Amino acid sequence: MVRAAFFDKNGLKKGAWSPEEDDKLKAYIMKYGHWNWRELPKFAGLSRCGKSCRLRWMNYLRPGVKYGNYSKEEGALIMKLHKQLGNKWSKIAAELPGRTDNEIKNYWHTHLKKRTKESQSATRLKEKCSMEQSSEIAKCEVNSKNEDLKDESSVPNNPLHPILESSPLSPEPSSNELSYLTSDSSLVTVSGTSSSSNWIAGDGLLCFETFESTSEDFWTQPFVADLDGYRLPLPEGGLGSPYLASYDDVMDLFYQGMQDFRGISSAGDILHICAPQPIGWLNMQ
DNA sequence: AACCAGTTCAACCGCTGGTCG
DNA sequence: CCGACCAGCGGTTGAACTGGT
Repeated sequence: MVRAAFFDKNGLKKGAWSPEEDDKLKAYIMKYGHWNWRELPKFAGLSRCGKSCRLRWMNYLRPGVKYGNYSKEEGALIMKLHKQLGNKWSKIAAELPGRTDNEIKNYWHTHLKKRTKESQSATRLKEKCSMEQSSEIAKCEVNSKNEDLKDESSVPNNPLHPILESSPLSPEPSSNELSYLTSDSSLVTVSGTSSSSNWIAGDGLLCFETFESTSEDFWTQPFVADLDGYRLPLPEGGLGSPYLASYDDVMDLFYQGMQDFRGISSAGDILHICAPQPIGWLNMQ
């Protein structure tokens, strides 16, 4: 699922990264760090622009990056943070160790956006239905459904309206039982007291209240400590040490450090510690 | 089996904000 | 203060994949 590699008019390679390019970039950064993204590809022996290298490193090659397999907790956290912060993907990513802004953004657009829309529709239905408690529920469903269709394209994507797609915190209806249509047109009946908040959306996605109440420790547990200030027990001579004979050695050291210090968020920072600028060091290959 | 439409996600592009001379 | 440079961010693109007909 990647763009085919090609060379642009400046002779820079674009598109999919080959394993060889990955290795070169990884090896270079593990050894010298990313002292200057613009200059880095020259020294690393890559025909790529600095931006491309940075992106590749940050999103895929950086140690500790997690791929796919989002847990329910992560999904819920992304939704919660998106609700609070809007499209501040980097800020959201900062709360999810190992996840990158790009991946979270993709995940949001492909998985969560849909769900929050459904959740929002359901919430609006709940609100509307609760206002017309005694009126026929079926009538309410049809009207709301039509309204959703109208509204769909006009939801403001604006930080001032950060809660575009989800409003699970809206007031609870006073009735004990409520039926509504989910986006897949299935009728869902929700029961609960007016003080409870344990209703569940039709597709099985837990609303935040539910998650919060059942997994409070998850929300309150502090995330990863910032890496600043933490130093791995580097051997004398830093990562350029003769004791670290190969890239694998560096990786082993890194992962050992990861075990010693759980929750590292930015391996690149570590590697910055002893990364010399390769002045006069031009021949990588 | 072939085609088509929808989905996914890696990568690109343009803009913004910070830093430095 | 101003302009140049750079890193980072967020929106968009497009090719591969997937599922339906």
